[in-house]
Formats: sequence, structure tokens, C-alpha cells
Amino acid sequence: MLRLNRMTDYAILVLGVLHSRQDSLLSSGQIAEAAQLTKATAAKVIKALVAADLVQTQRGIRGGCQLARTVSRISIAEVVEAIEGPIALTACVDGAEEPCSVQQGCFMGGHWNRVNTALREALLSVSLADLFDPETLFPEPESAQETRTET
Amino acid sequence: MLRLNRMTDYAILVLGVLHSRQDSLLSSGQIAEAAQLTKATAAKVIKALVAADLVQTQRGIRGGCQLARTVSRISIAEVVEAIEGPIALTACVDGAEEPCSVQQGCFMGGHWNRVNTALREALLSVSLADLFDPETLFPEPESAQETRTET
DNA sequence: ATAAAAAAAGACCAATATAGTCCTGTTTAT
DNA sequence: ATAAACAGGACTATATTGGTCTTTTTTTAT
Repeated sequence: MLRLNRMTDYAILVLGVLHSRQDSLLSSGQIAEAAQLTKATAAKVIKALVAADLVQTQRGIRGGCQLARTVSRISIAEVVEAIEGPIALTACVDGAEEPCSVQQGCFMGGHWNRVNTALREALLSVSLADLFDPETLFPEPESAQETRTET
Repeated sequence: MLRLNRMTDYAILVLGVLHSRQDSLLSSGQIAEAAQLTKATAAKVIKALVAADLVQTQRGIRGGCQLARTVSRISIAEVVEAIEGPIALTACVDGAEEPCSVQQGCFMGGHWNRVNTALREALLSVSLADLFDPETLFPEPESAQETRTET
């Protein structure tokens, strides 16, 4: 369905949490709570975001995470690539071994690149700031609620 | 990786075969052979293409398939939607039950729609004719070769 | 009429990819 | 030193996708 992985959804959620509390370093536990994920899953997502330089961390007790950049400078494309790898609809675009799973010299000579580029640019043109509704962002996190209560 | 399903790949292949031999009705067996798929798999793909009105069929002995339209009037988006369903990056776009898996009133109020639309338009803007290289399309199908010979 | 060849429809199993969990290590402020 | 946090990776369970098979319906040639 050309659908985003759930992990990418989570990533956007996590970035939303981080954005809503830019002032402080948040531990993965705190992030998990706010995003209603388990700590383990949140940590996994955060790991990928750190690897992609979208999030900065500080280790040790009192460590935590914060956005590496402001959300207006993070595009959806970057988040997707952070979690799912390069945006490419087909295998036969970048330097894949076999040019195409079917022989006969891949009759659509590289035209996929056009499609991929168009797609990537569509995602590149939308920032997280565009995505987040500045009004209805996370409600104040006073209301400490449990993680993952069964509904 | 935001990658097309393999079935969608097959669909494009099948449409390529159909395009290269527009004159005649091709049986799923013939199509399978040309696209180097098993007949069963080809039939499955064709089924979806027929349901999406991209391919027309005639039943009975001497029946077969042909393109419902010329490839310049078929967009990548249509093929993708034929196989994978609606192009929507997230669940919370169209009329999904829960507005978002996370409560708090989906803080990105419908902005995903912008992203989805951009994406869809990118795919809509490329036709199969654009994708197929008119030169190196399928070689003449004289060379009857077996289906799926082990390489 | 009947047989054969084709699509139609859907059930089903296998393979693969994704999600989620857990464990062990490293860093750092107290 | 110790506790709290991140880092990294291994592993398992689940969900999705791919592929196969069987039965039914349609159609044409004999």
C-alpha cells in the first residue's frame, strides 16, 4: 500500500515529543511515556534517529535526547530515510548488483530514477514543522499516565 | 524502504509485454513466458490489472488479455493502486476507524494529506510510456524459451 | 453436444520482512 | 562505587507478501 513503516510513524511521534519539550533533555523512558510506546521500542527508534543525526544524545545519568535541529529544518524525507533507508521504489536504481531481476537488459532504461527523484522531492518539500499542527501539539505533559495501558 | 511490492514490479513487466504485442490477445501462459514468471503468478497479477480496468480480457478458448488503454494513458500511480491499493503513506488519512493509533487528537491535523497528495501526483505524472524505453522494449518473441528455467 | 482452453475466484501454505523484546556493555554525574 | 542513562546487537514473534493450487465459469472448435 506504499505505506510508511510503523517505526517511521513512531519516529515522527518521538520527534514531536522532542519538539514539544525542546528545553530539556528527555530520557527514552520519558519519551516512551509521552509517545505511548514501550521504552524498548522508543529506544530502538531513537537509536535510528541518532544514527541519522536528527537527534543528539548525552549519555550517563541525567543524560537524554534532544533534537539536533529545529523541526522546520527536518524534512519528512530525512525521517523516512533515517528509519527505512534510502527512498527508492525499485531495487534497480542505485548500485544494485543485478540491473533487474529479469534479464533482457531492463527495458525501462533508468527511467525509474525520474520517478524516484520526484517522490523524494515530494517528501523533501515537507518539513516536520509543516506536518505538526502548531496549535494542537502535545498537551502539557503534567498528566503522568502509564505506558501502554490496555484499552 | 518505501519500496514497491514485487507484485507491482511484475505488473509493470506484464503491461510491458502486453504493450509490446498490442495486436494480439495474449493468454496468461504467453504473458508468463515473456515476463519470465510462472503462469500462476502471472495470472494473479493479471487478475488485479483486470479489476483495475487496465487490462481487458476475453474468456474461453482463444481468449486472452490486451491493454485496456495505450500505455501513454496509464500512469504509474494507477498501476501501483491496482496492485497495492490506495496510495497513502499513513493509516490516518482516509476514513480509518481510529484517527490515529495514538490518542491526544492526532496532533498533525490532516497535514499528512498534503504529503500523500504530493506523492500521488509524483506517481501520477509518469506514464508507462515514459517508463518504457521505446527502443529497448521486449525483443521479438520468436525465441520461444521455457518458463522459469533455473539459472 | 462435448471437449478443450482459457479466465475468475478464492483458499491456502511458504517465505520474508517487520515489530518488539531483551541482554550486555559503556558512559557519566552523584 | 553506583545508579541511571545511552549503545549495540541478538533474538523471537508476528504480520505481510509471494507463490501455488483447486474449482468454477465461459467460450469456441469439433
